[in-house]
Amino acid sequence: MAHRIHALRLASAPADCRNCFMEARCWQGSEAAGGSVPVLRMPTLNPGEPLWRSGGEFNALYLVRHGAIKVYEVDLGGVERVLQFAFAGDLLGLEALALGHHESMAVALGESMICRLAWPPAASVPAHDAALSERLLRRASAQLRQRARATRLTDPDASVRGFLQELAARLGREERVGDHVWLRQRLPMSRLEIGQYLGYAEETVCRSMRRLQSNGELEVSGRTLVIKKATGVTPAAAAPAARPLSA
Amino acid sequence: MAHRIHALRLASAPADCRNCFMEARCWQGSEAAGGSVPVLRMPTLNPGEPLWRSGGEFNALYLVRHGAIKVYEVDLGGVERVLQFAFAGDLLGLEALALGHHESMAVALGESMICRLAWPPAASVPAHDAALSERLLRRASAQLRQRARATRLTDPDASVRGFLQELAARLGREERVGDHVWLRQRLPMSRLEIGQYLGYAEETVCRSMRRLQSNGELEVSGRTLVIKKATGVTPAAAAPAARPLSA
DNA sequence: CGGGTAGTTGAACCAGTTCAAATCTGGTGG
DNA sequence: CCACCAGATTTGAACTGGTTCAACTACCCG
Repeated sequence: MAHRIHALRLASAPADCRNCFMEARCWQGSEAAGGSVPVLRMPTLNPGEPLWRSGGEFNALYLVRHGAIKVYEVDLGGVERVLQFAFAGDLLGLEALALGHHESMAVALGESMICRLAWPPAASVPAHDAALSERLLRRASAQLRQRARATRLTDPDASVRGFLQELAARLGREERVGDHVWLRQRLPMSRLEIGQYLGYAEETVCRSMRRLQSNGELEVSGRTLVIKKATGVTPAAAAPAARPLSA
Repeated sequence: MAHRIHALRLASAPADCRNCFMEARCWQGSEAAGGSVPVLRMPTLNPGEPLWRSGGEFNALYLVRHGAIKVYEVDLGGVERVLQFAFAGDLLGLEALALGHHESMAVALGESMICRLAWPPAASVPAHDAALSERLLRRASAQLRQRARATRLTDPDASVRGFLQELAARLGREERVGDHVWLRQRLPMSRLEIGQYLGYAEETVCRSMRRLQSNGELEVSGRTLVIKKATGVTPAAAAPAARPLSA
């Protein structure tokens, strides 16, 4: 772990989003107006460390401050399906709220800093108001829309393009080369995991990325991705409007 | 429409779930405890009538009192995908809440009675409290979990079995024959629509139903379905625990 | 009874999977 | 710094299950 972050390794330090320099990342736009959000900073998760396990009791939602988390399920046949990739600012754990326990598992893909939002909120917490529930409801809505779109598209290329495009748009660093803008981003997940998310085999994802590369749409070497910045409507494909990777 | 229901054809009659004889169907279990839910009864929808259209402004959620609604999207290539089938008690429209407008369309599959829950709620409505938001959040959570499972399984038979099983469990009428319990239910949707929901072609759904029938798991003729009541874990298949059809 | 839609069936096709093997990568220990 | 290992990625080739296309049949409605 070359660039381990020590500063926030405090275990379960109490916090409030209003005092957090990352607040704007977690609660953007119209959501920002709300009141206090009572969270606890958790110890940094190392790659591969679980955030929760299948069967565990649901007692909190989580916000990603830094890093990347994979939420996945293993069915009876041992087949893994990735339900969500969550990055900085994303909310995690909503799907377990109604059921009361986790059916899925969540692990860190890279070193990750997480804030814990106890749920249901303790009665003593004044912030347990309509504003918080409504913010969460909006997040849930966004995730529903996203899931609706994460269905296998007609063409694996369209799926992979959409996935990488969204990832780069959310996390990537802009690079101007001539008159074009490219986005550079290290992929936090393997080809296999991308396949498990999109519903294709590892090899299909691999070949798809190669096709996109030979089209000049992007450049990949290992986990390093450089992709053309999407200009409104995705060109060269009937790919629907950019699909949010997570929320 | 042989059995048209006239009694509630009042246009936009004000209502409150606490006074509704169907309350228990819409707000079950732990959700039932909450306070008033301000809804309006809408005029009965006839088969094929839209509840909302793509591009329309989002200004309400809907609860199904009676009937069946199909929520679907049409992508740029004209391919339709069914996102949700909603039946009595189900909540509709959540995926548009965050975005503020509808990307999907919703139409009645059969004659349907709907209650409209304005959103965001008018400030004057006292019920705009944390309890309502939390109920909706729980619904959203349930829908997320459901979507996670609605992914194409390994085997179309498992998908179709799960779909029909869930449908029959939720809507079907029990029939005892000898020592077995069967569920009878008229399918509100076509084979094509089932395919669009599960991610298979119409013909595949058809053949799959035929296979299940020759296995003795069910009996279908046209839209009439009779299926063995599931006994806890679905037998004869690695099908994951019953997947909720909708919420 | 007539027309039209929904459902069914068969056959050819083909995209994506599977299996196997080569190659590459990043990280480790000497 | 270099050799080496485990896992990740890539490639090729055969296979297969689901799609597609084209009839055909059954059912529902007027």
